[in-house]
Amino acid sequence: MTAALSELVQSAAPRFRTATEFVEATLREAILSGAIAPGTPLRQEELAATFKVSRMPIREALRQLEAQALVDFEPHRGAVVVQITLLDAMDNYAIRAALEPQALRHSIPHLSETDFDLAEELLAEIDQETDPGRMGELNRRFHMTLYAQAGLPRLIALTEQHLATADRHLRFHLAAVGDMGQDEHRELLSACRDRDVERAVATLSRHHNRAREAMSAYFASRDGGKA
Amino acid sequence: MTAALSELVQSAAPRFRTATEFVEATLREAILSGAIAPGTPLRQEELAATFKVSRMPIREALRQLEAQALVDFEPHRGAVVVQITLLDAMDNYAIRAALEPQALRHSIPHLSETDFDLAEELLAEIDQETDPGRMGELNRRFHMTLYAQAGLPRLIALTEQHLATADRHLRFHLAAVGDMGQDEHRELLSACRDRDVERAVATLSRHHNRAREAMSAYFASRDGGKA
DNA sequence: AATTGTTAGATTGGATCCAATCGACAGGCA
DNA sequence: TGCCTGTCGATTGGATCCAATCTAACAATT
Repeated sequence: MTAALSELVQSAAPRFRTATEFVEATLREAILSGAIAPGTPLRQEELAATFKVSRMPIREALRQLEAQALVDFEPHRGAVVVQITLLDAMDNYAIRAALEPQALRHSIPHLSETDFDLAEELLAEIDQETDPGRMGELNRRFHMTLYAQAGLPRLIALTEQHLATADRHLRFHLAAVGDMGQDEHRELLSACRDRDVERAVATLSRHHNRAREAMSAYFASRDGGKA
Repeated sequence: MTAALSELVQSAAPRFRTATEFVEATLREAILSGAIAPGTPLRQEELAATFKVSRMPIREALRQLEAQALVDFEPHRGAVVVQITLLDAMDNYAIRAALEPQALRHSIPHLSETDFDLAEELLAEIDQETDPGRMGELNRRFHMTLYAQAGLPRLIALTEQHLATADRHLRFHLAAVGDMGQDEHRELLSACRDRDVERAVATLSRHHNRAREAMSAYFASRDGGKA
């Protein structure tokens, strides 16, 4: 873990106002990207060393991550990167299936040609991309582009947070997810261009359901295979 | 603020494992209940004195509240209790309108007679209650009773969090909200008893829309009256 | 052999201390 | 008069220090 984290620390050091912000953002990125595996205990002293700060900003950052459900805190036993269970995945899908259509409904009327062009471009990039991690990020940006004009900052932030968590789940359990659902992506974008809210929401729901069932099937086969 | 907060501090002191937990829970309760008004700056030294701890647990708690969007943090200027604007209220309604039906859908199949009886009892208590703060809490417990069997802990926690925030908005802007929508509450409960998911969700939506429009109209009249 | 009590080390929770930054106010200058 | 600038008090950000608690290994007893 230290190795992968160190790179992140170096690259993103000097664009934060406080050490706590720096640690929080970098650590979150590391957890979401999988650079730190689920279940890893986060030793404060160790983190302080790799970030080259004292334990205090580490502790504040860990508290924020706890509130975002990215780490578990146990008194006197420290923080651990949250595990990924089937329940977590289903929980996350239920939340996204609620939030994303809502964001989309509010956003569609305010989407501009610029937004559509950006989304189009992201789809093209996804087609060419092979690295799964990078594909996940492009996928996230495509979706968020369509939600971004909702004009409700908290709704958007929550949506982005849970989309990122979904990415993390995928990365760990379906590392070689070949199909991002590009057909559905294109139909979704087309519906948005037509300002057809109902068709867009329906397409998004199909998108979610397909992904959820794939994840569910994966867990079933895995647990069925070993238990 | 200190006066109202001091009572909370006294009453709820010794049932927490760490000081940070104690501060976080108490402070959140104080913000949500309105004991600390929106816009109030939260001086760390002052809070440390009223809680009789050092500044460190205060800071950790404030970070958690920041992640829950209950306080704003500005580097070197400290934490402030978030304001309540029309945008915040609409944002919150959009989130609840997304999350609560989802929670209800998952919960209805698993609700038991005990749950229905509890909900019924809460409705009766609401009828007799006159204190607006207490009414808000009963309302919250009624709704959460119906969502509680969803079996998705994160979805439930998010829902509760935003329901509590909605309560806070109401308390500040519609202090004398006489009508909690008991008719809709009863219809909602009835639909749940019948396991009629679609009717329950439709009723809940009406409930949300009515409340959202009341809040919206309030802001319109207030800002129209003064601006 | 298994279970329980004990003790040492590691690690966290909390307190205290110092440095950096912000805001207000006073005084100089055009 | 109005604006800029520099200093000072207040307050936060971060570091270091101490106390409380947990874990694990080992010893003693049954």
